[in-house]
Amino acid sequence: MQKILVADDHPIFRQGLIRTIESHSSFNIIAEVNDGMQAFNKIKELKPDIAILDISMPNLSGLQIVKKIQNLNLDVKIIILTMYTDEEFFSQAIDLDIKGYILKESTAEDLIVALKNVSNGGSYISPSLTDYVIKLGRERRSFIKAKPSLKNLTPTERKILKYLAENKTSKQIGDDLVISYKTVENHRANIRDKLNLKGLNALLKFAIENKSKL
Amino acid sequence: MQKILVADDHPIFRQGLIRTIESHSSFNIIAEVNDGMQAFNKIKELKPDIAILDISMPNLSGLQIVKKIQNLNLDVKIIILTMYTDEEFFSQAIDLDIKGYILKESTAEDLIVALKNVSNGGSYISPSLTDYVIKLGRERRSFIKAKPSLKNLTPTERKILKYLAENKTSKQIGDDLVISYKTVENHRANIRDKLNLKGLNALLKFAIENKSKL
DNA sequence: TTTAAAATGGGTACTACTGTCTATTTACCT
DNA sequence: AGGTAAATAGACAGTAGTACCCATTTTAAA
Repeated sequence: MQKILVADDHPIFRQGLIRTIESHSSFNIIAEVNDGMQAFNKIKELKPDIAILDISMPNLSGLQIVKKIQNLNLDVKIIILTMYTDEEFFSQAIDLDIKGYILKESTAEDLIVALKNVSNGGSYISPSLTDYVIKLGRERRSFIKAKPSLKNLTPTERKILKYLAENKTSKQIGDDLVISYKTVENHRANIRDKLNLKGLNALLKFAIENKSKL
Repeated sequence: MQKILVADDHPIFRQGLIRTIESHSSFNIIAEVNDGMQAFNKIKELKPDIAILDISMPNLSGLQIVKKIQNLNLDVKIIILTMYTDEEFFSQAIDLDIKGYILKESTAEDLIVALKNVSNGGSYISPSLTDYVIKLGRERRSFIKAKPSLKNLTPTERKILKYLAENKTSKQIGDDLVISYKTVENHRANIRDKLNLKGLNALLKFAIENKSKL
């Protein structure tokens, strides 16, 4: 009988998780929470065998929880749940040595398979993500340097990106931050270098598409 | 005893809906489907009192289903379910005279309230959307002309927008469509006019942010 | 404390988009 | 048959971002 904790800030979806999991007698839900901080506290307190964590939650994201858990050396198997097929999050999660990564579009059966695999010491990744798995493996094997990623950016560069996502001009950003527009354009150039973005407006496109992560 | 049909292509979320609804004895789920076409067929066949429809589903979107149902004059009350607080969809749904519009972030209680209101001939809209409600009311009252909307665009203009969302230049688009880059820029200007977009890259920003609707 | 990274400011040439015009050819509706 | 909307093509001036360079100062790390 595996003890399960479920953390997701969407109440109805959480009901779906519970209904799906409780229909199998080998799993017992010992806690359900709707925010990251609660999730972390309950995991410390109740020590579930498996924690199912949504990535985007108030207060503490699923991935941040994983980091904190691992710092404490708690023996909890983690299954990450997410809405979108986002390579960046996936790659970060894999680095954190999570046991499962499943999409919210998954079927009830997929979820149960994931739980069974993980409770038996295995792992499970949603089939739609296999492309990323293969890609990651290839990149690591061939010692390709860290793929361009947001985490290589400096704080100032992130700040600039946020402004860019609002389609502000370099001049406007410079005025807002009380620095020269030239400095802003230098930051833009550095960001483009780091993210390997070439050509007109590629940076703006990136900023808009990734603003939720900034 | 109200007969309910549930249509959502996310199996686990659907389980959540079912669990929530079935915990109240006044509602009976007579069908659950995971795609738009099935939803439409089942509604015709089973004539539920209330249909809960996800907006984004394969084959037929929630809003398209509503249109088809109304063409057949079927007496089914519609509750629209959606992931995001998207003014465009919301406004379209209101125009279609749906009875409820609730967000997937809603609590189980909200869903039940919505179902009760609608089954009693009332309506329900998620509290987070009240801003839109007020805005819509104001716009309609003051006879402001149709708000800038995607549906005012011609087919060619939509096609151009799709290319723009990929950050292609006017020249590249012209080459792809075998027309002059000048024509493309004219289309851009017309789109900007229709959507009331001013200033550099405002159009690109719009295209990227709305590409899922094109 | 020396070194490296980050932030600051600048120069120049080039390219793409914007705003504001005009104009012609299709295609569809009444 | 005549009118309207759409698609096509262009001129021209102005603005902003990109792709190269460069240098100085501030801050954090070794």
